[in-house]
Amino acid sequence: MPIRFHNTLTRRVEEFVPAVAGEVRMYHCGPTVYSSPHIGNFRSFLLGDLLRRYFEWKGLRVLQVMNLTDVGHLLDDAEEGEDKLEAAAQKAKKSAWEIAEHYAQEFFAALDFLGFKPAHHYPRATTHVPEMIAMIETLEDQGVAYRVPSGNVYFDIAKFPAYGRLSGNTAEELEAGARIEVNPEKRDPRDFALWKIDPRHQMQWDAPWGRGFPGWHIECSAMSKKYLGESFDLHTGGEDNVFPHHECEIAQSEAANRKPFVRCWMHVRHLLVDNTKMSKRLGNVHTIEGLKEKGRSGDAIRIALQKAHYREPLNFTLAGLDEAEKKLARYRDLAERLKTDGAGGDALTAAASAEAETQTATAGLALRFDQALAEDLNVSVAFAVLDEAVTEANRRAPRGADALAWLKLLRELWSIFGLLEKSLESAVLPDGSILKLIEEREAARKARNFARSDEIRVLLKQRGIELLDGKDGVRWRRA
RNA sequence: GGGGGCAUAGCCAAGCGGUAAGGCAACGGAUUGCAAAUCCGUUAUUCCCCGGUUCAAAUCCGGGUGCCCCCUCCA
Repeated sequence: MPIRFHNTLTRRVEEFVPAVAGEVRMYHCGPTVYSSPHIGNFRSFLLGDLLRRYFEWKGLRVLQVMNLTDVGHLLDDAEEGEDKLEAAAQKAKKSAWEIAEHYAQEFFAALDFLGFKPAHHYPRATTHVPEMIAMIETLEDQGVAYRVPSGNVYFDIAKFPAYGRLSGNTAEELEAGARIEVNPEKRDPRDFALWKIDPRHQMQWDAPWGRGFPGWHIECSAMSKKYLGESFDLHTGGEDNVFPHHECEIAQSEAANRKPFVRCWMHVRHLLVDNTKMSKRLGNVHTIEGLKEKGRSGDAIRIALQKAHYREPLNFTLAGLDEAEKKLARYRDLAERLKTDGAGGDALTAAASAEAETQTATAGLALRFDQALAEDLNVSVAFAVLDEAVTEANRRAPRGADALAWLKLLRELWSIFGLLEKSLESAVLPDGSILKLIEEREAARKARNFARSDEIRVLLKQRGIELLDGKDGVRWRRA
């Protein structure tokens, strides 16, 4: 079935057709590493992870790149304003380099905690300055960049008529806004910096225009070209990136390469927390590390951040996270039951010998799940199908090969959302003393000695083991 | 000030012209030594408000109201 995505470029949902059949090349705007990554960042990054998992499930080969912005950038093109990375460095009495490295590590730790499939490349701006310089030189050769006496180099908007196509920010509209600082260096207020000279900066590189540092936008143009080529299929980021960042990337890349840049642009709506915008002032900025310390699971965070469509508002709350934990417990219980009832067989092979009715039912659910995601990633419907599959598997209480067939389906669907990947594998058996207590309790129950039986239940609960009595004997799980 | 988006049950959230998915919570029932899990059922005459188009509107159009995003190197 065709996959359809909303393309910011056309403002429509349209069929997604990769340049090379069976292969997807995509680039995600990653974090600026000057502070702890928060859940808002990860709503955006999770779109990339979902795309990756969905494409691979569909049998497409994926090449995935996410950049790390670790170069400081001035807040505006005038001489005022603070550089966030350098400001953070000053505050922490560390160098900008140390700050960037510190937060880069925190970012990778968060990716790991949330169970991201690692992208194939995580290029950093600081290690790709030569590529950026080369691209700026090309832009100069093409006559679309100009240098001013201060040494700064700007992109010449007048030479790229398509500027504004992505964001809809035409010259007239920007002027109407009247919020553009007049920078006398520039030929047009919309011109943006490619290379900047500012001796106050800690991070400096030698370049044909003098020792300085690159403009913000050029890094993504240079790095995507290096790892994905001059044209590629998908580019994602937060909605705030549409303008000016992505608008400028298109201008640079297409002007330098003389080729169409990206086929499809996807932008993620900003996350709300407690129904309002996240801000340090309100104290509602949740970092992944902070949630981890509070004992929240990566899987629950994944559900909370992926349960609404990426272009719709999504409200994050701690109560929502509780709800997600319950959903996970339900999933996990079912998986354990299916594993037990599948009698330890190999799900992948045994599922094939399940009854015809099971095959039909599971295939039907998988198809509906696929159809939901194929229509611009309708995750709400996908989750509805998944929950229906869970109810169905509970209701049927399948055995043997049928149990394994259901388990196989559920694992597939869970894995698209990146759920239950680690926890299902790492179910460690309780130690001997616990097993002995469980046996003793079984004996007591047979003898209808419920006093002792309940005593053992409490005892084990204190050791973190919860017992579940069922028709076919006792099961346990970590409480 | 200019541009864009969203408003659906107590909460989260699909549907986008044909008569309101799913989840959480709540309540009733089945099962159960206890506990948990699980299953079944009930819960929006109605989709922010006011007009309009249509045989038919939560869905389209106009006007309000509220919130969000961009125009500030914040995902």
